[in-house]
Amino acid sequence: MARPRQALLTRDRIVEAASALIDAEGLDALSMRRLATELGVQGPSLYNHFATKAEIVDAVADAVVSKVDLSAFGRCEWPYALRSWAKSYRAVLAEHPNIVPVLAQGPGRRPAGLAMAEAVYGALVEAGWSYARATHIGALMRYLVTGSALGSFALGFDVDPQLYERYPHLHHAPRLAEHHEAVDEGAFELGLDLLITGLEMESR
Amino acid sequence: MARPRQALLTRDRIVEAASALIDAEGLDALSMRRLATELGVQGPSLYNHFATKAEIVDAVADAVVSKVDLSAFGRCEWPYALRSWAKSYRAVLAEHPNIVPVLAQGPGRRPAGLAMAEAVYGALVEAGWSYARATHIGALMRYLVTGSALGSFALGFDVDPQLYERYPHLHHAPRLAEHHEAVDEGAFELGLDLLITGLEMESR
DNA sequence: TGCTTTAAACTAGCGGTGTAAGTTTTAACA
DNA sequence: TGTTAAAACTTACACCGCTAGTTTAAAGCA
Repeated sequence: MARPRQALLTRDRIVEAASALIDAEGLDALSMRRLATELGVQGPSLYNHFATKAEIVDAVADAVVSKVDLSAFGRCEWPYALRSWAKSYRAVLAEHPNIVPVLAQGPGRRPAGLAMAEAVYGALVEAGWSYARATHIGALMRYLVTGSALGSFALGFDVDPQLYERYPHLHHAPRLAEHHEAVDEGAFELGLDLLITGLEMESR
Repeated sequence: MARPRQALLTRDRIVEAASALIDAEGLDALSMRRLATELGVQGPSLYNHFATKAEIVDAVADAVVSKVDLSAFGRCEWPYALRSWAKSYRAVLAEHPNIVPVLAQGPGRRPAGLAMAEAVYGALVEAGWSYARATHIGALMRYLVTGSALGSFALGFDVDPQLYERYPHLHHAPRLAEHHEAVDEGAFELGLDLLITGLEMESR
């Protein structure tokens, strides 16, 4: 096949297929040939639309971040806005856990990531926090959100029970895996409360 | 060459070389052939000592974690112990940032990782925290430590200045890269203060 | 001591990876 | 209508993790 009458690929179609593949089978399952097959095309054809595989992964990551709700920042007091943004961020990541390792590395040059950083940082600065403090708070929130979505705390423990015989306090670690979503949710909520309450006290 | 009079490889030598390679050039630079070359040997010879590449990476990760100082847990009150452990943990990761993505996925079945989880969790439970609360606190601390060491908040921003023209509050983001260590350190310290102070208030 | 087994290196090779180069046909434009 | 650019293709390179089988020396045992 040479050039078809109707283009088989678009950047959007590629990103959509890559996103679905990552969601379904993980980051490692994404290869150029596999993705191309999924789109009914040969591997190298993808390079007519993206320069590298990393660009595709970045586009997937940005599409995910663009779903985060930033609307609270213009509308509410900073403690509530921060809380509601963080919850939306976490909810979005929970729907696409396999892309989280990419997001955890920072915004890079992805537009949605930069727009989000801009919104958070701007809201904090306008609320009266110093540049340095605003930077630290933004970073801290990112640690909390990506950490609680990254691979999952509980799933990070192996499920083999006899592994824990030598660790008396970890004897029910295997059962963590059954409730891993609740564990991460609980840790996230606890962290959010502690951080925002503490910051509110500091700001008065 | 067949079997040499003196073995060329040992698990320790392999782990040491792999660790150095990861530290110097990153996780992606670690390949079996490259690592073997570094050790003056052919690629597949490594499989006489480790079953898979993942086992080597795991061993490197565990060697790093084993440097974390857990001694405060038996010796001090929980708030001080938690703080001093977290600082040691972060300091160790800061020396080996390229392995952090592996650690961020949890302890798996690595002995040093499990021993650390046991120490933290055990200290919290013995200090009177409920099982659930201890789990959440442990998870939170991991988010904070690995988040502040993972890729680095500031390095996550690209250094091209014109990229930030459209984001008025981020106009000095490129300069963050210059101070990324200070940014992450500051965010980490802020988070540690807020979390431990908040938990202390809750426990009275 | 001599025989057997095992350990630790080797070479060859499989199927997979990202991506570069060059080809062909179509669509879009001057 | 002729030229150019786009979007598919095929081929191929260098590398990847890993397996299989071979060779030789070391270690264990009669």
